[in-house]
Amino acid sequence: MLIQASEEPTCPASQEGELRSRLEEMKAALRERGVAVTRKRAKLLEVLLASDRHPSVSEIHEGVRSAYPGTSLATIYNTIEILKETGQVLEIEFSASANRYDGRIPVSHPHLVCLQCEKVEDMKNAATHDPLERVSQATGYEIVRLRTDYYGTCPECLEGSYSGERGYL
Amino acid sequence: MLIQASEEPTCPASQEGELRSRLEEMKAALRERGVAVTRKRAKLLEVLLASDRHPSVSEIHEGVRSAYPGTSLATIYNTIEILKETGQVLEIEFSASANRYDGRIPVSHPHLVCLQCEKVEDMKNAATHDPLERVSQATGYEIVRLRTDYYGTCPECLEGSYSGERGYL
DNA sequence: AATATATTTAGAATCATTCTAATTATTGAA
DNA sequence: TTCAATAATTAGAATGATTCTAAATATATT
Repeated sequence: MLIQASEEPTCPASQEGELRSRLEEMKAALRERGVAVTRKRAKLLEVLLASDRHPSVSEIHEGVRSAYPGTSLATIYNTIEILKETGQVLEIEFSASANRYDGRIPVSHPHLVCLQCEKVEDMKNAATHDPLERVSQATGYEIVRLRTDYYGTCPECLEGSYSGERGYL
Repeated sequence: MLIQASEEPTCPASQEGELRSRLEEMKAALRERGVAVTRKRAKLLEVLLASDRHPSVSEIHEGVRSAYPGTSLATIYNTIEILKETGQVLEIEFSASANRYDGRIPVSHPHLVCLQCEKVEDMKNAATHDPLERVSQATGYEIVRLRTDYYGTCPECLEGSYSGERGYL
Protein backbone atom coordinates (compact mmCIF):
# COMPACT_ATOMS: atom_id res chain seq x y z
CA MET A 1 0.00 0.00 0.00
CA LEU A 2 1.59 3.22 -1.10
CA ILE A 3 -0.80 5.82 0.14
CA GLN A 4 -2.19 5.82 3.61
CA ALA A 5 -3.47 8.05 6.31
CA SER A 6 -0.69 8.52 8.81
CA GLU A 7 -1.17 6.30 11.83
CA GLU A 8 -0.97 7.87 15.24
CA PRO A 9 2.19 6.88 17.10
CA THR A 10 4.43 5.81 14.22
CA CYS A 11 7.21 5.48 16.69
CA PRO A 12 6.38 6.96 20.07
CA ALA A 13 9.90 7.64 21.25
CA SER A 14 11.25 9.33 18.14
CA GLN A 15 8.02 11.21 17.64
CA GLU A 16 8.29 12.64 21.11
CA GLY A 17 11.73 13.87 20.22
CA GLU A 18 10.49 15.38 17.00
CA LEU A 19 7.74 17.21 18.79
CA ARG A 20 10.12 18.52 21.41
CA SER A 21 12.42 19.86 18.74
CA ARG A 22 9.50 21.41 16.87
CA LEU A 23 8.50 23.11 20.10
CA GLU A 24 12.00 24.51 20.49
CA GLU A 25 12.07 25.58 16.85
CA MET A 26 8.84 27.46 17.26
CA LYS A 27 9.99 29.16 20.44
CA ALA A 28 13.26 30.12 18.79
CA ALA A 29 11.36 31.54 15.82
CA LEU A 30 9.26 33.68 18.12
CA ARG A 31 12.29 34.97 19.98
CA GLU A 32 14.09 35.67 16.72
CA ARG A 33 11.03 37.57 15.63
CA GLY A 34 11.49 39.71 18.72
CA VAL A 35 8.39 38.61 20.59
CA ALA A 36 8.31 37.03 24.02
CA VAL A 37 7.44 33.39 24.60
CA THR A 38 4.90 34.06 27.33
CA ARG A 39 3.30 31.28 29.32
CA LYS A 40 0.14 31.53 27.28
CA ARG A 41 2.04 31.42 24.03
CA ALA A 42 4.08 28.45 25.24
CA LYS A 43 0.88 26.65 26.14
CA LEU A 44 -0.55 27.49 22.74
CA LEU A 45 2.44 25.90 21.04
CA GLU A 46 2.02 22.81 23.19
CA VAL A 47 -1.64 22.53 22.32
CA LEU A 48 -0.85 23.02 18.66
CA LEU A 49 1.65 20.16 18.75
CA ALA A 50 -0.32 17.95 21.10
CA SER A 51 -2.45 16.28 18.48
CA ASP A 52 -2.39 15.54 14.79
CA ARG A 53 -5.98 16.75 14.55
CA HIS A 54 -5.09 20.01 12.87
CA PRO A 55 -6.97 22.04 15.45
CA SER A 56 -9.04 25.12 14.78
CA VAL A 57 -8.54 28.39 16.61
CA SER A 58 -11.37 27.67 18.99
CA GLU A 59 -10.00 24.20 19.78
CA ILE A 60 -6.63 25.79 20.52
CA HIS A 61 -8.39 28.41 22.61
CA GLU A 62 -10.05 25.73 24.72
CA GLY A 63 -6.73 23.98 25.17
CA VAL A 64 -4.99 27.12 26.33
CA ARG A 65 -7.88 28.03 28.61
CA SER A 66 -7.60 24.68 30.37
CA ALA A 67 -4.35 26.05 31.78
CA TYR A 68 -5.08 29.80 31.67
CA PRO A 69 -8.83 30.26 31.94
CA GLY A 70 -8.85 33.98 31.28
CA THR A 71 -7.22 33.73 27.87
CA SER A 72 -8.88 35.73 25.14
CA LEU A 73 -9.54 34.55 21.61
CA ALA A 74 -7.62 37.57 20.37
CA THR A 75 -4.44 36.19 21.91
CA ILE A 76 -4.84 32.97 19.95
CA TYR A 77 -5.43 34.84 16.71
CA ASN A 78 -2.51 37.18 17.38
CA THR A 79 -0.10 34.38 18.10
CA ILE A 80 -1.24 32.25 15.19
CA GLU A 81 -0.67 35.27 12.97
CA ILE A 82 2.91 35.57 14.16
CA LEU A 83 3.43 31.84 13.65
CA LYS A 84 2.10 32.15 10.12
CA GLU A 85 4.42 35.06 9.39
CA THR A 86 7.41 33.14 10.65
CA GLY A 87 6.46 30.04 8.69
CA GLN A 88 5.92 28.01 11.84
CA VAL A 89 2.37 26.93 11.16
CA LEU A 90 0.49 25.82 8.08
CA GLU A 91 -2.99 27.27 7.72
CA ILE A 92 -5.57 25.13 5.98
CA GLU A 93 -8.34 27.48 4.92
CA PHE A 94 -12.03 26.70 4.77
CA SER A 95 -14.81 29.07 3.94
CA ALA A 96 -17.67 27.09 5.44
CA SER A 97 -16.01 26.33 8.75
CA ALA A 98 -13.06 27.45 10.80
CA ASN A 99 -9.53 27.26 9.44
CA ARG A 100 -7.33 24.45 10.69
CA TYR A 101 -3.69 24.61 11.71
CA ASP A 102 -0.73 22.27 11.36
CA GLY A 103 2.20 23.08 13.62
CA ARG A 104 3.85 19.69 13.30
CA ILE A 105 4.58 19.99 9.59
CA PRO A 106 4.44 23.69 8.78
CA VAL A 107 5.13 23.31 5.05
CA SER A 108 2.78 22.37 2.21
CA HIS A 109 1.75 18.72 2.27
CA PRO A 110 -1.36 16.80 1.28
CA HIS A 111 -4.29 16.10 3.57
CA LEU A 112 -7.31 13.89 3.74
CA VAL A 113 -10.40 15.81 4.79
CA CYS A 114 -13.55 14.05 5.96
CA LEU A 115 -16.56 16.06 4.89
CA GLN A 116 -18.73 14.43 7.54
CA CYS A 117 -16.77 14.57 10.79
CA GLU A 118 -14.39 17.30 9.56
CA LYS A 119 -11.35 15.30 10.48
CA VAL A 120 -8.18 16.50 8.76
CA GLU A 121 -5.37 13.94 8.45
CA ASP A 122 -1.94 14.07 6.94
CA MET A 123 -1.66 11.88 3.88
CA LYS A 124 1.48 9.85 3.59
CA ASN A 125 3.06 8.56 0.41
CA ALA A 126 1.07 10.72 -1.95
CA ALA A 127 2.09 11.01 -5.57
CA THR A 128 4.86 13.54 -5.85
CA HIS A 129 3.56 16.85 -7.02
CA ASP A 130 5.23 19.34 -9.30
CA PRO A 131 8.14 20.89 -7.40
CA LEU A 132 7.36 24.54 -6.71
CA GLU A 133 10.45 25.63 -8.64
CA ARG A 134 9.32 23.77 -11.71
CA VAL A 135 5.90 25.39 -11.58
CA SER A 136 7.57 28.74 -11.04
CA GLN A 137 9.84 28.28 -14.04
CA ALA A 138 7.12 27.05 -16.31
CA THR A 139 4.48 29.62 -15.43
CA GLY A 140 6.45 32.73 -14.56
CA TYR A 141 4.75 32.79 -11.19
CA GLU A 142 6.82 33.01 -8.04
CA ILE A 143 5.17 30.07 -6.32
CA VAL A 144 5.43 30.05 -2.53
CA ARG A 145 3.15 27.27 -1.51
CA LEU A 146 0.93 24.49 -2.68
CA ARG A 147 -2.32 23.04 -1.47
CA THR A 148 -3.20 19.44 -2.16
CA ASP A 149 -6.15 18.01 -0.29
CA TYR A 150 -8.43 15.06 -0.92
CA TYR A 151 -12.03 15.36 0.27
CA GLY A 152 -14.46 12.62 1.07
CA THR A 153 -15.84 10.45 3.83
CA CYS A 154 -13.49 8.72 6.24
CA PRO A 155 -13.75 4.97 7.00
CA GLU A 156 -15.28 5.60 10.42
CA CYS A 157 -18.01 7.79 9.02
CA LEU A 158 -18.61 5.31 6.21
CA GLU A 159 -19.39 2.57 8.72
CA GLY A 160 -21.59 4.92 10.63
CA SER A 161 -19.51 4.95 13.76
CA TYR A 162 -19.25 8.72 13.95
CA SER A 163 -21.19 9.69 17.02
CA GLY A 164 -20.82 13.42 16.80
CA GLU A 165 -18.18 14.12 19.39
CA ARG A 166 -14.94 15.67 18.26
CA GLY A 167 -12.68 14.16 20.87
CA TYR A 168 -10.20 16.98 20.88
CA LEU A 169 -8.70 17.54 24.33
CA MET B 1 7.43 23.76 -21.54
CA LEU B 2 5.17 21.28 -19.88
CA ILE B 3 3.34 23.38 -17.36
CA GLN B 4 1.77 26.66 -18.22
CA ALA B 5 -1.03 28.94 -17.33
CA SER B 6 -3.76 28.41 -19.87
CA GLU B 7 -3.73 31.12 -22.49
CA GLU B 8 -6.96 32.89 -23.28
CA PRO B 9 -8.32 31.89 -26.66
CA THR B 10 -6.58 28.58 -27.23
CA CYS B 11 -8.72 28.12 -30.26
CA PRO B 12 -11.52 30.65 -30.51
CA ALA B 13 -13.86 28.66 -32.70
CA SER B 14 -13.76 25.37 -30.86
CA GLN B 15 -13.80 27.11 -27.52
CA GLU B 16 -16.96 28.90 -28.44
CA GLY B 17 -18.50 25.56 -29.22
CA GLU B 18 -17.33 24.13 -25.92
CA LEU B 19 -18.81 27.00 -24.01
CA ARG B 20 -22.10 26.69 -25.83
CA SER B 21 -22.29 23.04 -24.99
CA ARG B 22 -21.39 23.73 -21.36
CA LEU B 23 -24.19 26.25 -21.27
CA GLU B 24 -26.62 23.66 -22.57
CA GLU B 25 -25.31 21.06 -20.14
CA MET B 26 -25.87 23.39 -17.25
CA LYS B 27 -29.36 24.31 -18.38
CA ALA B 28 -30.19 20.63 -18.85
CA ALA B 29 -28.87 19.87 -15.36
CA LEU B 30 -31.10 22.53 -13.88
CA ARG B 31 -34.17 21.26 -15.71
CA GLU B 32 -33.38 17.70 -14.69
CA ARG B 33 -33.14 18.94 -11.16
CA GLY B 34 -36.67 20.21 -11.56
CA VAL B 35 -35.91 23.91 -11.39
CA ALA B 36 -36.69 26.46 -14.06
CA VAL B 37 -34.07 28.14 -16.19
CA THR B 38 -35.32 31.66 -15.62
CA ARG B 39 -33.89 34.62 -17.48
CA LYS B 40 -31.84 35.62 -14.46
CA ARG B 41 -30.50 32.12 -14.05
CA ALA B 42 -29.68 31.92 -17.74
CA LYS B 43 -27.80 35.20 -17.50
CA LEU B 44 -25.97 33.91 -14.45
CA LEU B 45 -24.79 30.86 -16.40
CA GLU B 46 -23.63 33.11 -19.22
CA VAL B 47 -21.68 35.31 -16.83
CA LEU B 48 -20.18 32.26 -15.19
CA LEU B 49 -18.94 30.98 -18.54
CA ALA B 50 -18.03 34.36 -20.00
CA SER B 51 -14.54 34.53 -18.55
CA ASP B 52 -11.86 32.23 -17.24
CA ARG B 53 -11.43 34.53 -14.27
CA HIS B 54 -13.15 32.20 -11.84
CA PRO B 55 -15.55 34.93 -10.70
CA SER B 56 -16.74 35.48 -7.17
CA VAL B 57 -20.39 35.71 -6.23
CA SER B 58 -20.30 39.48 -6.23
CA GLU B 59 -18.65 39.58 -9.66
CA ILE B 60 -21.37 37.29 -10.95
CA HIS B 61 -23.94 39.48 -9.25
CA GLU B 62 -22.64 42.54 -11.06
CA GLY B 63 -22.72 40.67 -14.34
CA VAL B 64 -26.31 39.59 -13.89
CA ARG B 65 -27.33 43.05 -12.74
CA SER B 66 -25.97 44.56 -15.94
CA ALA B 67 -28.91 42.84 -17.62
CA TYR B 68 -31.36 42.64 -14.71
CA PRO B 69 -30.60 45.52 -12.38
CA GLY B 70 -32.96 44.48 -9.61
CA THR B 71 -31.34 41.09 -9.07
CA SER B 72 -30.67 40.21 -5.46
CA LEU B 73 -27.53 38.62 -4.11
CA ALA B 74 -29.70 35.86 -2.67
CA THR B 75 -30.62 34.75 -6.15
CA ILE B 76 -26.97 34.33 -7.04
CA TYR B 77 -26.25 32.35 -3.90
CA ASN B 78 -29.36 30.21 -4.40
CA THR B 79 -28.51 29.36 -7.98
CA ILE B 80 -24.85 28.71 -7.26
CA GLU B 81 -25.98 26.31 -4.54
CA ILE B 82 -28.11 24.37 -7.02
CA LEU B 83 -25.21 24.31 -9.48
CA LYS B 84 -22.93 22.96 -6.78
CA GLU B 85 -25.42 20.26 -5.86
CA THR B 86 -25.74 19.19 -9.48
CA GLY B 87 -21.98 19.17 -9.99
CA GLN B 88 -22.14 21.97 -12.54
CA VAL B 89 -19.77 24.35 -10.84
CA LEU B 90 -16.52 23.95 -8.96
CA GLU B 91 -16.23 26.04 -5.82
CA ILE B 92 -12.77 27.21 -4.86
CA GLU B 93 -12.97 28.14 -1.20
CA PHE B 94 -11.06 30.93 0.50
CA SER B 95 -11.42 32.02 4.08
CA ALA B 96 -9.89 35.48 3.73
CA SER B 97 -11.80 36.53 0.64
CA ALA B 98 -14.80 35.46 -1.37
CA ASN B 99 -15.04 32.00 -2.88
CA ARG B 100 -14.42 31.68 -6.59
CA TYR B 101 -16.35 29.61 -9.11
CA ASP B 102 -15.40 27.60 -12.16
CA GLY B 103 -18.30 26.76 -14.44
CA ARG B 104 -16.15 25.92 -17.45
CA ILE B 105 -14.47 22.92 -15.87
CA PRO B 106 -16.66 21.84 -12.99
CA VAL B 107 -14.43 18.98 -11.83
CA SER B 108 -11.28 19.05 -9.68
CA HIS B 109 -8.29 20.50 -11.48
CA PRO B 110 -5.26 22.51 -10.43
CA HIS B 111 -5.10 26.29 -10.29
CA LEU B 112 -2.56 29.05 -10.05
CA VAL B 113 -3.56 31.66 -7.52
CA CYS B 114 -1.90 35.06 -7.40
CA LEU B 115 -1.77 36.24 -3.82
CA GLN B 116 -1.39 39.87 -4.88
CA CYS B 117 -4.04 40.52 -7.53
CA GLU B 118 -6.13 37.46 -6.56
CA LYS B 119 -6.20 36.15 -10.10
CA VAL B 120 -7.12 32.47 -10.31
CA GLU B 121 -5.99 30.65 -13.45
CA ASP B 122 -6.33 27.11 -14.63
CA MET B 123 -3.02 25.32 -14.72
CA LYS B 124 -2.38 23.16 -17.75
CA ASN B 125 -0.12 20.14 -17.94
CA ALA B 126 0.34 19.71 -14.24
CA ALA B 127 1.88 16.57 -12.88
CA THR B 128 -0.74 13.88 -12.70
CA HIS B 129 -2.08 13.50 -9.22
CA ASP B 130 -3.15 10.33 -7.46
CA PRO B 131 -6.37 9.17 -9.08
CA LEU B 132 -9.23 9.54 -6.60
CA GLU B 133 -9.93 5.80 -6.78
CA ARG B 134 -6.39 4.96 -5.82
CA VAL B 135 -6.52 7.29 -2.84
CA SER B 136 -9.89 5.83 -1.90
CA GLN B 137 -8.55 2.27 -2.05
CA ALA B 138 -5.41 3.04 -0.17
CA THR B 139 -6.94 5.09 2.62
CA GLY B 140 -10.41 3.65 3.06
CA TYR B 141 -11.87 7.08 2.43
CA GLU B 142 -14.54 7.56 -0.16
CA ILE B 143 -12.82 10.41 -1.94
CA VAL B 144 -15.10 12.66 -3.94
CA ARG B 145 -12.87 15.52 -4.93
CA LEU B 146 -9.39 16.90 -4.84
CA ARG B 147 -7.94 20.34 -4.48
CA THR B 148 -4.57 21.19 -5.96
CA ASP B 149 -3.63 24.83 -6.07
CA TYR B 150 -0.33 26.65 -6.36
CA TYR B 151 -0.04 30.03 -4.65
CA GLY B 152 2.31 32.83 -5.40
CA THR B 153 2.78 36.03 -7.35
CA CYS B 154 1.87 36.17 -11.02
CA PRO B 155 4.28 37.54 -13.66
CA GLU B 156 2.31 40.77 -14.04
CA CYS B 157 2.43 41.48 -10.33
CA LEU B 158 6.11 40.55 -10.22
CA GLU B 159 6.94 43.24 -12.76
CA GLY B 160 4.82 45.70 -10.88
CA SER B 161 2.27 46.19 -13.61
CA TYR B 162 -0.71 45.44 -11.38
CA SER B 163 -2.59 48.69 -11.14
CA GLY B 164 -5.36 47.58 -8.86
CA GLU B 165 -8.26 47.12 -11.23
CA ARG B 166 -9.78 43.71 -11.57
CA GLY B 167 -10.91 43.95 -15.16
CA TYR B 168 -13.86 41.65 -14.79
CA LEU B 169 -16.79 42.74 -17.03
C1' DA C 1 -59.50 33.89 -13.78
C1' DA C 2 -58.20 31.29 -9.57
C1' DT C 3 -55.13 28.56 -7.23
C1' DA C 4 -50.93 26.32 -6.30
C1' DT C 5 -46.04 26.30 -6.78
C1' DA C 6 -41.65 28.24 -7.66
C1' DT C 7 -38.74 32.24 -7.72
C1' DT C 8 -37.03 36.31 -6.03
C1' DT C 9 -36.47 39.78 -2.70
C1' DA C 10 -34.72 42.87 1.25
C1' DG C 11 -33.00 42.64 5.16
C1' DA C 12 -31.84 40.18 9.39
C1' DA C 13 -28.92 36.60 11.42
C1' DT C 14 -24.70 34.02 11.68
C1' DC C 15 -20.03 33.11 12.31
C1' DA C 16 -15.09 33.31 11.77
C1' DT C 17 -11.95 36.68 11.81
C1' DT C 18 -9.93 41.34 12.45
C1' DC C 19 -9.70 45.64 14.64
C1' DT C 20 -9.66 49.00 18.48
C1' DA C 21 -8.78 51.22 22.41
C1' DA C 22 -8.06 50.36 27.06
C1' DT C 23 -5.82 47.51 30.67
C1' DT C 24 -2.25 44.75 32.50
C1' DA C 25 2.27 42.80 32.65
C1' DT C 26 7.13 43.04 31.76
C1' DT C 27 11.54 45.16 31.11
C1' DG C 28 15.31 48.43 31.64
C1' DA C 29 17.18 52.57 33.42
C1' DA C 30 17.87 55.47 37.17
C1' DT D 1 12.95 49.39 44.26
C1' DT D 2 10.54 52.93 41.39
C1' DC D 3 9.36 54.87 37.26
C1' DA D 4 8.75 55.04 32.54
C1' DA D 5 8.63 52.70 28.20
C1' DT D 6 7.27 48.80 25.73
C1' DA D 7 4.86 44.61 24.87
C1' DA D 8 1.05 41.51 25.67
C1' DT D 9 -3.58 40.80 26.57
C1' DT D 10 -8.27 41.95 26.90
C1' DA D 11 -13.44 42.64 25.90
C1' DG D 12 -16.12 43.95 22.81
C1' DA D 13 -17.13 46.25 18.44
C1' DA D 14 -16.62 46.01 13.43
C1' DT D 15 -16.22 43.47 9.19
C1' DG D 16 -17.53 40.69 5.44
C1' DA D 17 -19.03 36.57 3.20
C1' DT D 18 -22.64 33.65 3.48
C1' DT D 19 -27.17 31.80 5.01
C1' DC D 20 -31.71 32.33 6.56
C1' DT D 21 -36.46 34.16 6.77
C1' DA D 22 -40.70 35.62 5.70
C1' DA D 23 -42.99 38.32 2.45
C1' DA D 24 -43.78 39.56 -2.35
C1' DT D 25 -43.78 38.43 -7.10
C1' DA D 26 -43.93 35.60 -11.01
C1' DT D 27 -45.12 31.35 -13.35
C1' DA D 28 -47.69 27.33 -14.37
C1' DT D 29 -52.00 24.49 -13.91
C1' DT D 30 -56.73 23.52 -13.74
